[in-house]
Amino acid sequence: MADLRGGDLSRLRQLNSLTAIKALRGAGPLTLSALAERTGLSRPSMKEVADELVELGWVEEVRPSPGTMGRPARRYRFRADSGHLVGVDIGAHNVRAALSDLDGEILAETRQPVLPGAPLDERLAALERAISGCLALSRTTVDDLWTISVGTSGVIDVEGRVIYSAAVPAWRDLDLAGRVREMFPCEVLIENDSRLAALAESRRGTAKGVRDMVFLHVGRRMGAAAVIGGTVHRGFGAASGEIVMLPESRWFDAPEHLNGCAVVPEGTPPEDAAGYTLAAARNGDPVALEAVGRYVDDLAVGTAAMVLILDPEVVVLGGGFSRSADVLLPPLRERLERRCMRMPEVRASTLGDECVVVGAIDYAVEHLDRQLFAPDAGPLPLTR
Amino acid sequence: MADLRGGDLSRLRQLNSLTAIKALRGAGPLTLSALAERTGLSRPSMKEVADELVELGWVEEVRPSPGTMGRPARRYRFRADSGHLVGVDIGAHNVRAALSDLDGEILAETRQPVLPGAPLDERLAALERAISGCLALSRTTVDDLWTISVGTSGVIDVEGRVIYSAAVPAWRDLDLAGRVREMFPCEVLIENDSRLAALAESRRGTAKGVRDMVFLHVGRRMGAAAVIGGTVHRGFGAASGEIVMLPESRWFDAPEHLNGCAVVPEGTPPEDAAGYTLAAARNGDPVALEAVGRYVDDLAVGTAAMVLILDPEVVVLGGGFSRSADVLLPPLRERLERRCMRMPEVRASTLGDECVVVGAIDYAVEHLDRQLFAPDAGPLPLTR
DNA sequence: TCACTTTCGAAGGAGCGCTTCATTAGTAGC
DNA sequence: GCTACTAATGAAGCGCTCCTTCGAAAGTGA
Repeated sequence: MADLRGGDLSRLRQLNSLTAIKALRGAGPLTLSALAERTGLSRPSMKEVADELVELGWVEEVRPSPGTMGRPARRYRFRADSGHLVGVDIGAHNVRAALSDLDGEILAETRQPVLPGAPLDERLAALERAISGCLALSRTTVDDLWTISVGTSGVIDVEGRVIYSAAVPAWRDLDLAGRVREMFPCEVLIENDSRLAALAESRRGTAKGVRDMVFLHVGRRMGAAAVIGGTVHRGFGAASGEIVMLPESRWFDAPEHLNGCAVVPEGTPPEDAAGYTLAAARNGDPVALEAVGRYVDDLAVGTAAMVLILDPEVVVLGGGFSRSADVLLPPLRERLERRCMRMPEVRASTLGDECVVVGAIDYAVEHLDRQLFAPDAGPLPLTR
Repeated sequence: MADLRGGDLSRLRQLNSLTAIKALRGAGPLTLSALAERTGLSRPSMKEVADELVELGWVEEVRPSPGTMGRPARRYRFRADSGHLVGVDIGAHNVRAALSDLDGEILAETRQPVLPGAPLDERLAALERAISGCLALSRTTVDDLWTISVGTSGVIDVEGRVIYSAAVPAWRDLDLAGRVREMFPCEVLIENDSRLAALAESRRGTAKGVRDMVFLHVGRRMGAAAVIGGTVHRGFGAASGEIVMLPESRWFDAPEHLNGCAVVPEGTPPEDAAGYTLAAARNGDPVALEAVGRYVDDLAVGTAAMVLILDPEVVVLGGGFSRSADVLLPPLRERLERRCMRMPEVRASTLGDECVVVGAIDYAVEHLDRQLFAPDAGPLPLTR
């Protein structure tokens, strides 16, 4: 109800420009005629719109494709390279960064290891190195950076301030967005990492195109997120998906079934313990299988709660343990069948470790789209 | 990405017509100048748009308001009476119906009692009587009916077929939408009653304007629904909100704490039992208070699950027991404080028994709006 | 080289919204 | 009852955006 802006003639042109951009982003280079047909505009009008878009730097003409009948047609493509986006994943052991064009196509990736207990400044320094590395790898300058999108665990408010972080307690009350903006003068977005992973899976992962899905982050720490109606759900205070905090969900201690299993060799560091159990279970070890069974019993409770509340089309299993999806999925499906009203599809993540970085980039792309295609957006800006 | 329709000149006119309708629906009668200012159009253009809307029957001119300076201004109003909507609530004991104008303003209401065990045809007959009664009361004919929107318990698929109904098992596999359409030849929508109640509370009830909320239906039967991003969440298979099916939520048997309390007199019919307990608790009876405590203990588990998963701004307590919200809310808040990451506001329903009927009407209004204001909608139709 | 196909570019026309300005229908003051 | 003031009205003229139509152009294939 807020968009009470009556349209000028220029508004119509703007609408048609955006439609053209959408058409070009959806398909590869298109001839003028093809563009006109897709947008429903006449050829002469389309030409005028295209000329304007070229002028503004959003679109560029590519040389005609040879070997076609008739007079060669002008072809246009969206200039995805007229700006760049960076996605960052601040994890406990690594800071990952990736640089992409405006279509979200990844052009460079870097990883900076950090110690889990590293102090704040060290972590931020790793972040700066990771991003700078991406820029260097892709020969991009900071000026071409439009948006940096950061994923980290915890609850982050709308302004990018960390409200709470279980993984990195020292981050509490940190103005993360502000700190990043000091390093790189561009737009900075901060989101919870599980939500970004969920977004990635629903955009280019195993749940591509799915509008209602639940993402489970299973690993040493549990997390969850939901894509609802095609958008990641944040919640009023950005605290959605924290089902792990509910004792009755039995999520919080669930990983202990795997960590404390008898098949784990003495002296194994805690971060590797679960891997032994899952591997043994894959080989049919009955003790490990029983531990996995107890783990999935617990996992299924919180999952069923999400499924019953949201009725998603797909549940995606992601996070560190999802490497052992072959071991986890069958028993999880079996438990869910018993509990759910309508059984969703249960699939394993296909993006693996890159999930959060990729999701961060998808989030930046989505943010850009929202700005461009918002019903009350201004005219198309120059791309510089 | 689906709206790849480039705009014609007529498209612009259509946009402006819709903007004008929105402006008129939001405020009461408006003068031409006021309309022009709100929509951002110039006065002459606005005049042309208004003339067209009058022609089509969407808008009508009302006589100028006297007592103003200067030449009296033409005033226009949205003709909410150019069509009518019906909302129906098929409950266990009653079939309620209400008739409204296109603004959702309720013009007539009826109620038809039915026995909880009544067979299918009897229930449908009551539905027909309830709707006919509304039409008679408001002197409306069937031809003026645009939409009938029906709420009932259970899971209903997109086409209006009942998948599952705990309250009325006989309805299973019934093509409810089809049956209603046979009685009244107009558009028929079917939705789950808890979802409609949630919608009503978020549109005109205690959570008016709230974009993320959770609605709890507490009564002899438990139910829940969520409004997410301003729209009621259905779920992929229309089975969202069924948290009661999860044993660990402790919802299914929760009402037994109230029904089985020692303060309930011998021989009380089961539907009245909880009322005694709640009344006694209000008077400070320690036995009743303890029963209420156990009830709220259980209620809080499923509620906390929803809150942790969705992080709503507001939780609304509705359903039969919400009449005793004064008894239930304080202990519920206290339990949630302990469990939730971010405590939502917890409020009591303000719409009471009318909740579902009103929600059904709101649903019909929303459906109409979606059709009118959809980005790929056709030109404005005649209102007949 | 010629027919054929498809696109290009220019010209003319229609629809929509904007600005401007004299006119009109009320109210307020004397 | 007359005059000044106020605010809306209605008509005229302009500019922009899109449309249709048509001859010309630039390729392919025989």
